Amino acid sequence: MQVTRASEYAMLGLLALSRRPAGAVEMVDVLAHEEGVPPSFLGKIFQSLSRAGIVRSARGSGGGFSLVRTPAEITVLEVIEAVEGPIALQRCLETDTDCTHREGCALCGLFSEAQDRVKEVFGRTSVAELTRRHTSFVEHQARTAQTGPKHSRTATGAKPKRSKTLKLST
Amino acid sequence: MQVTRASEYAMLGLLALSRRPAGAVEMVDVLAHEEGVPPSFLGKIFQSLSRAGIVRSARGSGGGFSLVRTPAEITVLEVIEAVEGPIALQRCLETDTDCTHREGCALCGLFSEAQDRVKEVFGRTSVAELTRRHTSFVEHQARTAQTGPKHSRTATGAKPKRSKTLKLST
DNA sequence: CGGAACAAGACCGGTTTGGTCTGATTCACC
DNA sequence: GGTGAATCAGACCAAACCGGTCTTGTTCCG
Repeated sequence: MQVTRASEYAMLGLLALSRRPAGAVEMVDVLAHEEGVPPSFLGKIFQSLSRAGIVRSARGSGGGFSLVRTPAEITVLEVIEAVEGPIALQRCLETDTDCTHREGCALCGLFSEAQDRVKEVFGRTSVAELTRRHTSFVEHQARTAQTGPKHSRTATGAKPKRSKTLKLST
Repeated sequence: MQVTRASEYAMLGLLALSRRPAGAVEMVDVLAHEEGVPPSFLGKIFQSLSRAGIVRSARGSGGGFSLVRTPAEITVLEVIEAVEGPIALQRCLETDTDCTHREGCALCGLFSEAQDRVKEVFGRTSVAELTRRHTSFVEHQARTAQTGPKHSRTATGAKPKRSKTLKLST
């Protein structure tokens, strides 16, 4: 009952890409650093997005990823489904009807309703819409740093998170 | 992004229990067979429900499980949370704020909305409500068998399912 | 043409899921 | 009351999935 981290990272990566001029190519390491997610992992995730036709990849030096469509034309639902496969709250609700209970089962109906709700929410929200009210990870960090560490929780909370990503020495 | 099988089985078990007179004690094997779920597994699941105060357990011969409240007073949401723990579509939304993105993150808001939707659906549905439109597993089987195998899909589909539960010889 | 830069995807450890099996506990019956 | 069958309780286990890294193979630049 969780949206996987992969989907979350995918969204963050797309958000970072959306901040650039339309069709701009950016390499995955930069995007990853901008949103504070593991670079290699984001790379793998973007492969799925590439296969789904949401982004285009360019190899070789000077390469990277770019948006195929405009942010307004990309829906959160399709990003999640590109990464995790079709949303199915239950086996009953997957493509082939592999349900033990069939017609008489009240649960399938209920789960179906809940599933429709979540799909509705994700389906009507576009990446563009999120961009409007999203502050990138680094931006947020810089802002809280210069505003002065009023809430020590926020300031101290940010540091250990980054270290996890940056892989401390060894 | 799935409701676990444990929650599904829990609901089915409660549905079976609801079919009996209020407060009746029934043993887990009977309930399990009635809905076609693995008996031992259902036993384990009902322990959680017991700890959550949804059912009461009685040990020893003549023992079993019984409902503490009426089916109308038990909500699907609370059953799921008893089995899986609090519903949280994302880490951000768990009790302690372990979110990498904090205030500036647009995703948290979106996920929160989706989560509220699904909680609303599960929260307003009671076990009693489901009982009304639910046919038990064995009932359904008997019905499709005597009505005649018109849709061969349904008829043939049902058989292999049961064998899985009944554990064929060996 | 050599090599740096990059995506692609094989790989891997840890956690969760789904489930079984033994054993502790209770009650019925003698 | 003692004995034993019946029943829950919880330890245990295999397989799948999640989150992430590392090597490998392409591609492009100089």
